[in-house]
Amino acid sequence: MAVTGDETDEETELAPSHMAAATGDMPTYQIRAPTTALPQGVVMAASPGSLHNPQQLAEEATRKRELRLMKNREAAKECRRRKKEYVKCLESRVAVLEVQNKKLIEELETLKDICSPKTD
DNA sequence: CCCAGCAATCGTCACAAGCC
DNA sequence: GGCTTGTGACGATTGCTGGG
Repeated sequence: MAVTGDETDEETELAPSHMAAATGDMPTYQIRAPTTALPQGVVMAASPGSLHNPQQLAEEATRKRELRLMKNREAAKECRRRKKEYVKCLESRVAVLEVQNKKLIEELETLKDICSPKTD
């Protein structure tokens, strides 16, 4: 298996584009980076017009496939990184809301105590 | 020490959606 | 319409852990 160990973190409020359809309340987390730079080792092919024999066509097909696999590999990594970030955001939001909820419940109990008629 | 079970991570494929 | 990109699904791999 190929070994890659480069994971980086960022702090952004993110929501998946089509996952959000389920809840409908989160902003999209799609932040498309401009894809101008090719990964290292990627060599641009000759223009299609310059391909003659089947050998060249096969090589071109292979090169295209490898390029696609490499891009998809990177896209998958990025996708997972964003999803992880999104889940982190949701979890911290849950934590905040739980604290908030607890405080409101306590406040409600206090108010109930104040407002309830004395029975003795 | 070995092994099974588990979670995390990865690469790939298939497909939908958007762009030109 | 073909191409590109994002992402869910799937299988493979790896590292960890508890039990025998």
